[in-house]
Amino acid sequence: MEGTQERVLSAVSDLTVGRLSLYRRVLNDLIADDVPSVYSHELGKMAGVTAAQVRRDLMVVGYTGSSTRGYDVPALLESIRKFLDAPGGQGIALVGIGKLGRALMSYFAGRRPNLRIVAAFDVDPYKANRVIHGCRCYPMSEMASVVSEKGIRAAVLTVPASEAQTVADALATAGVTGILNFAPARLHMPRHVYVEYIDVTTAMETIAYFARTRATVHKGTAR
Amino acid sequence: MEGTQERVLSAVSDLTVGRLSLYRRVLNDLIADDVPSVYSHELGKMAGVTAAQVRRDLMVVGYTGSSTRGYDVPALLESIRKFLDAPGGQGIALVGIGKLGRALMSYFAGRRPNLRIVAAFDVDPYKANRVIHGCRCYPMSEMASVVSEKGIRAAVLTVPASEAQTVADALATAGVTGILNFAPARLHMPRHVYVEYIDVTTAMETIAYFARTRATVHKGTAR
DNA sequence: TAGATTGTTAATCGATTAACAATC
DNA sequence: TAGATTGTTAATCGATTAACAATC
Repeated sequence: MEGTQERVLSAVSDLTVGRLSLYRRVLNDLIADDVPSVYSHELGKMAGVTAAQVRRDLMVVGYTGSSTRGYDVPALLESIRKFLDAPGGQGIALVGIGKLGRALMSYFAGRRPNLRIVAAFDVDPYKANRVIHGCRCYPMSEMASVVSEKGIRAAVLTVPASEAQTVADALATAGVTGILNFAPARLHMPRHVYVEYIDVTTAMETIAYFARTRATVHKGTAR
Repeated sequence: MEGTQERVLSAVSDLTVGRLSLYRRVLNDLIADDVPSVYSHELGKMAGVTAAQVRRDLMVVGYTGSSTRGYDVPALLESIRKFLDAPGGQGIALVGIGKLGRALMSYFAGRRPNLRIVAAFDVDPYKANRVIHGCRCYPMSEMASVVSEKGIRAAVLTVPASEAQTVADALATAGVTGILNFAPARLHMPRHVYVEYIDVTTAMETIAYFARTRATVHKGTAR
């Protein structure tokens, strides 16, 4: 359940976009093993998705498979890349340089350009004007100018819940249209801003709940 | 899309459990402000959910509101607590003491007992036998015995994707029935093990995609 | 060809929302 | 009482899956 989403206006569902991202990683593993082509049911098995779902999702990227050989791995990867990635690469901002923020900066350091965190912000002026994991840090006061200069469209929020709405409003004003919110707070945003939530506390409580109830109620009854 | 879920066998949906966790935090804010009661539409507004959804979700915890005063905040909180939390508190294991793992240990240190990370594991023996943020670390070889001794039912996976399946299998064998998987890999688990996924890379790619397409396609057309 | 897979539509499934009698 | 809200059912909505003609 983690990761609840806002309603999508576009014709392409957020779920499809997410699965395309997943397929891409599976396909990258295949290409590393020199696998030339895959069938929808093979790709589906690796991604934990039905074959019909895979075929449906792949239709949106406009790549057509063959009924004899399935999907050509390198060509499909290129189609997904064209569909998902911004042409010149897309920088992402991170707001809130706490422990989680730093962990994310470390994780995404040196990744491909469309997922690079290119600027980080924090209210604490002591954290500004430093470089963490190759990423320049700025005080909150420079957010509007930096976001605008670097053409940043997407941002990750790792601030306390109490700050989330204020920061999100400032980001939207600065031109950000996609937000990944780790703060445990719902954001009220204009319709054109896409918001995705990752709520770790909720996810933890959910697995704890089902771990407990499944273990007692469904012990041995799974079919 | 972040956070894809396994099919749930239980009558209570994972989405409902997740929202109950969210309502609880909203209600805690209300109780801090000495608000005695709320209506479903008020709670819904704060949680980003419709009033009908709130009423439906609250039915499952067995607490009945009043048509004149709505829901009594302390009593409802107690009902949710009874429903969500394990009676004696529930320890959670964490596997993979990397940057993300450490950030999570820090975040959940000193929380209430049902969300406490009580044991951490890593393949690196150098990381074992230490205490990080109040949590004892063990080598992977002791996982089965520690999980069994502490009665751990739920676990968080912050290992590399290549290790995820092996570790998950070991956890399931040790008695874990709920897993929160941060590794970008689908897990094939027996039916009685509940798995929830948080895939940060997929979430980032999704917000990047919609940030780009919304900004161009829907500029000013949102209604 | 025969056989398996693709693209795509129709049927299914499950969750959300609307609606309303009962309640205070 | 009149009016608003609750608990709960029926209608809606959207995503997934099943099915199958077309294809190689």
